[in-house]
Amino acid sequence: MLTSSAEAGMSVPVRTPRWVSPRRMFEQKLSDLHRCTNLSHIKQVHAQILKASLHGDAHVAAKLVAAFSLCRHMALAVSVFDQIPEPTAHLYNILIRAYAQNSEASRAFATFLQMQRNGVFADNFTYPCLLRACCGQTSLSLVQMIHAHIEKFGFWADIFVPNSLIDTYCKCGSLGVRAARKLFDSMAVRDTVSWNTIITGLVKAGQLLEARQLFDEMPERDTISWNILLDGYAKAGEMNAAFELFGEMPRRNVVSWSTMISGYSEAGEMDMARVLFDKMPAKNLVPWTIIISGYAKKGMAKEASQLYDQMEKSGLVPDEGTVISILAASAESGLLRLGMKVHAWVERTKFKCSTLVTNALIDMYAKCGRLDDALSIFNLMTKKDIVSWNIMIQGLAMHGNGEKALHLFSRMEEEGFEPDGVTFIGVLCACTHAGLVDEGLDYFNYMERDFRIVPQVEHYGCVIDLLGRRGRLKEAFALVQRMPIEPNAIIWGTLLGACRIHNNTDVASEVVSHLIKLDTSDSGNFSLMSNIHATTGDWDGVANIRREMKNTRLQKPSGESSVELGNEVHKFTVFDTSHPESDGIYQMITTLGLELE
DNA sequence: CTAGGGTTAG
Repeated sequence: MLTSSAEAGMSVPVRTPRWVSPRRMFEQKLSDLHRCTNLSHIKQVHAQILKASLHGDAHVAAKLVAAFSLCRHMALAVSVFDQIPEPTAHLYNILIRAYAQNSEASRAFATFLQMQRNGVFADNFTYPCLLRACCGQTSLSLVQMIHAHIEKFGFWADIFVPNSLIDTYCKCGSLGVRAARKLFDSMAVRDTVSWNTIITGLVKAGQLLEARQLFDEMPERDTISWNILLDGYAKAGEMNAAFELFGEMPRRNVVSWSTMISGYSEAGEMDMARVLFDKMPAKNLVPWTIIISGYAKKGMAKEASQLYDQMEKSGLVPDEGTVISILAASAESGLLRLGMKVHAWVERTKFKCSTLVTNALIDMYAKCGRLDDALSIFNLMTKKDIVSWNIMIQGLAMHGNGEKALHLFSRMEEEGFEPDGVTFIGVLCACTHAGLVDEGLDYFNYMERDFRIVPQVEHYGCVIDLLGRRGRLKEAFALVQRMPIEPNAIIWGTLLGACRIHNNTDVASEVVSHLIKLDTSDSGNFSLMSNIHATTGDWDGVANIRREMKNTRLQKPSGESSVELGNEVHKFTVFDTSHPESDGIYQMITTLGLELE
């Protein structure tokens, strides 16, 4: 796994010498150690280092710390670090970066402080390492503190320092992006990366116009610059602008093509996505993944499945990203067959041990209604994480097994897993399905009191649904009014749905007045209201709503159900008579209904 | 330090 630098660098092939001095061989091993991901090999080299009494050497220690960190073995990394009585700035930097990479931000900062206490001066490498640790959280004040530090000691000469500062600022919300722009404007020297980094920040913050302005001002654009803006337009659904930019690009690479295909797929324009896919010169796994997932999300099982086979035939081997993406897409539209095909392949590879892949499999089976399969994979899984539990709880809850879901929740606690905000969405959903209103309210209170999870708007939505479905509309309405977060259209819509079930026009009209204030474009709410008026015989009300829908040019798309038969997904709506054998189908439904009675 | 696909969420 470790290749010598001689092999890699020489243009003339060298015959392997008959004898290499052990010292020379050892040096070669050390020089590549920080890139090694094989833990047992590192341990072996570590033993050799101890034998050669090199464990006090700061340079050797730095290599080892980096290697152990790459294998996520921080305890070993720290034990090596602690062997060095007076660590150099370089060694401190390596340890800070190691903590940052293993998402232990507070330890990274503790190491930085320790470095200062020991009188070791930070250098230009220290700050990019430290800034990497900030990425997990979006603490603007922390980044400002580091900024002040850099200002004080002046490390601007190394362009890496301001560039990482811009990048980290951009990850701290909209205020951070403003700070990043200010810093960028004040820079005397900028390179392409500086420009690309600030433009990325603006694009991610949705400031497309400002991003475009800077892009136009850029002295030299590389392919990355073009791709950043292209992605901005694609993610915003502005495919016409993206297409125009794509046409103007002096050079395009796999990323440019993939970005376009992804944009068209997201926009539901699979034909356009396919045209570009067929046209693109050299494809790697990413465009294949995008196009297959795109078809799968749209329920186009035949196309997705055919392309999946073609991808394998072309000699490409799916990676973790491909597998997860296709499974998620299959879950979304219930493509059990495609999901099972991917599963069969996973079983033959190392991915069957991957937590991420297994989670995606469980979710796929659960969403396709195969709860038994989901459960058996879940129960056999050795490396469960919080997401595994959340998926399984949610899966059971959504399919009407509220009690089972709650039982799983208590098992989760017994096995020592700390629930998070998503867990409680599943739990509250389970209570709704099991009709356990008061238990649901208990869980809702308990999540903040015992787990310090502050309820988000989604949690309020669940509780309002819980109360509303049971007809406790007054309580639900009161909760909306006293919730600390601004109720959004989903909250009001949930409440309106409950009014519809219980034909409560009084609360409903109150809700509608709030909905209109929010100026939502969700046509579903209007048709809900019109249904309420219709059932209470208020035909004037119905007419008013219909008129309002017409005025705002809202059309309610009817809800579709789908069923997978053979290799096709069949979609149908309520009172659908489009099928050639529609009469026979309805006859059968009636017969089945009678049988059930 | 910068670009494309990636598990849970009414």
